[in-house]
Amino acid sequence: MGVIRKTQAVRLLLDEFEKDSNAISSTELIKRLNSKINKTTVYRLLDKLEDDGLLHYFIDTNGVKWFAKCKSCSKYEHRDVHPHFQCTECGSVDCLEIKVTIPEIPNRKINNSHVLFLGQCELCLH
Amino acid sequence: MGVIRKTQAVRLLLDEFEKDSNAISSTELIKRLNSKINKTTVYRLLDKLEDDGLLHYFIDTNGVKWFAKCKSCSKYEHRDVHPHFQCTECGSVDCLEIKVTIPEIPNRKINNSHVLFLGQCELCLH
DNA sequence: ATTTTAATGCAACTAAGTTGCAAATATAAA
DNA sequence: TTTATATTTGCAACTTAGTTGCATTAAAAT
Repeated sequence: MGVIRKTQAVRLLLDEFEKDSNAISSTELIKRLNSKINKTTVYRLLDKLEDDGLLHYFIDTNGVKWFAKCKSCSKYEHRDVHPHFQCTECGSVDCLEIKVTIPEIPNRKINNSHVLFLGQCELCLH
Repeated sequence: MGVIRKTQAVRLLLDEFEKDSNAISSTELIKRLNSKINKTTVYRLLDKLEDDGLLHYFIDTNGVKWFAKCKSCSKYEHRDVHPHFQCTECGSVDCLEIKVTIPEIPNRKINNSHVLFLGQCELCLH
C-alpha cells in the first residue's frame, strides 16, 4: 500500500491504541469512534495500518477481529508471530511476549502461525 | 445439549465428514447441502455436534469457521487442543497430530489453545 | 496559490449467521 | 400399531460485520 497521510482519522485511531495497551476489536473501535470517524474509514485504516506494519491483528474464537500495536514489526518483516491471550470471562485480549516454536512437518512449508491461548486473566482470576 | 436424534439431516451432515477427511468450512457445507438441508439447520446441527463432542471447529485468519471430526474427544473432555494447518494457496485446512505445549504464564490460567499454522500444503508445494 | 493524489463519508449492498414460529418427524408410551 | 410428546426442521424475516462505488474533502507536492 501507499504512503500514510497524517490525517485526523489516523491520529484518532492511533490514539486509541496509545490509551489502551491491550488489543482492541474492530467493532469496539467503531463504537468508540462512532461520532468522529465513519466505519468504512475505520475498516480501511485498520487494513492499511496493518499492511504498513503499525498494527497487527488476529481473530478470536468468535470470529471477532482484534488489533494491537506492533512492537517489532516493519513494513518488510511483518509477521504476527507472537501468541495472544484471551480471557474467557471478560473477553479482553493481549499480546504475549513469548516465542512460538514452529514445527517441521514433512512435505509442507509453514511460514506463519496464529496462536491463541484461552483462560482467565489476572483480574478475573482473583 | 440433549440427545441427538438420528435424523436424515444428521446423517447427511456426518456423511460429508466421512467423505472428506479434511476440515470443511460452514459455508462450504451449506453450499454442498443446499438442496437437502436448510442453512439454519446446518448451523444448528454443527453447533450441537460440536457441543456433543463429535465435531470440533476453529476459525481461520479470514474469520471462516472450519469443522472437522473429533478423533479423541468425548462429551466430557472436549478440547480442541491439536493445531490446524491452512494452505495459503488453496485454502484447504487439516488437523495436525501434534501436541501443543501450553506455556505457564504468571497470574493467568490457560485452559485451552487455538493454534493455526499457515503455509503450503503437500499439493501446492510441488 | 494551484494542482495532484490520497483519504473520507455516505448510502446501498453483500454475506454469515440468528430468531421466532408453525409444520414435520423421531421417539416413547399406550 | 396407533397415539402422544418432544425434538427437529424449514421458512421468512432479521441482525451484524464488513465492502463497494462514487462524489466530496483534505493533504501534500508543485
